[in-house]
Amino acid sequence: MALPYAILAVLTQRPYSGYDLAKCFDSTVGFIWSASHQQIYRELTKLAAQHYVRSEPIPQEGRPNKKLYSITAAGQAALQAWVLEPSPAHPLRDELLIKLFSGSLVPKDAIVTALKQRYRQHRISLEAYQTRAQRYSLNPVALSDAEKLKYATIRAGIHYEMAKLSWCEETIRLLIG
Amino acid sequence: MALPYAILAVLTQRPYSGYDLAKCFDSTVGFIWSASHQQIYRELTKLAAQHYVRSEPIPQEGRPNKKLYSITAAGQAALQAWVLEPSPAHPLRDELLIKLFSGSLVPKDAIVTALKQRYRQHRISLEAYQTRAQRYSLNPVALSDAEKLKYATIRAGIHYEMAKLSWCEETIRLLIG
DNA sequence: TAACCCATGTAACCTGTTACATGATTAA
DNA sequence: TTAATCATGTAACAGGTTACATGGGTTA
Repeated sequence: MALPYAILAVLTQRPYSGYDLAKCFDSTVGFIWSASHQQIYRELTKLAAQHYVRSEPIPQEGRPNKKLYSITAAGQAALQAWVLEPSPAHPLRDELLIKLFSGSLVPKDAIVTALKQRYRQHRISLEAYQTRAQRYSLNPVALSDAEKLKYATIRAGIHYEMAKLSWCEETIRLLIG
Repeated sequence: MALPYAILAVLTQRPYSGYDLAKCFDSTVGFIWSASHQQIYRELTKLAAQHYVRSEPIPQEGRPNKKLYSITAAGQAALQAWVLEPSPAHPLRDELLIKLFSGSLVPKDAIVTALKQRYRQHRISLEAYQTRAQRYSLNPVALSDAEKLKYATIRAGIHYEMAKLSWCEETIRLLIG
């Protein structure tokens, strides 16, 4: 239920074509809610049917035409109403936990190796979030409200990755210690 | 891709009917990977078609018959092989973050209220994990390997909920401070 | 009498992933 | 010449959610 609103959120900033949306998604909300270009085209079609977005054909020379999508007043109202709805917390869902649950079936080393590999993945993700946070983190209190909100989304990623990292460390120690 | 293996993991302990699986799922792997009874029946049918589980009809008086499912040797082998596969880290996905991203559309109070509500939800989840952890946490180092693995899955939940809680606190402070 | 438990399922729908398709332009 | 980029999409499938269906037994 969140993807259409993520798209509307991006279109609030300025109009985009589906192609551009798919590309810039990573640099805007994509690190919160990633989506493939197929999903984005599908959602844009649905959003247009609901009159939440409107598309304008942009003819181009030498390359395929664009469809430039912009958010409508109805779309903005829908987005605003959605933002005001409560969002239930998603439970932790991680395949690795089921693997630990059945971990007695395999050598302990294999589990420890999996945890170490996971640790490395989370370090990489953490660094990506930290890079993103740099432009806000010098003096967070001085930020505008809008910037504080954006910064908070990045901080969520940092908290999340750090929690995963410390869990990996702790579990490796518990198993080999 | 994880649900069938979660089911196999539970069936490793003892045979279950679909109904009992659906019920006991919460008390075993359900807190890691919850599933509705419809999903479980569907997966059991698929697992039986793959010969990973076998069902035995149990006639009952006065109430509907059961189908008792047990894991086969092939099922056990498949589970074991799956446990050895690497599991990619799932990125953080949380609707609330998209709402923060578009938070400038609504009064700041609404966002703070949403964060406080979220905080309460995570406190409740944390307490559930902590209750579950009690039987392991007195002296974790003395646990058997199998128990350590189960304990680690609960610790993952505790780390996760605590990260969410401290993010909520921090963000509320950032916004109102 | 109404609601819930036991025990099984079907059907429809939404979201996400993967693969495939087209056809021109540009850079290595 | 090969690959990548621009720009759009279709098709098929897997996984999860919600609603509906049946029908006897138990509890309030």
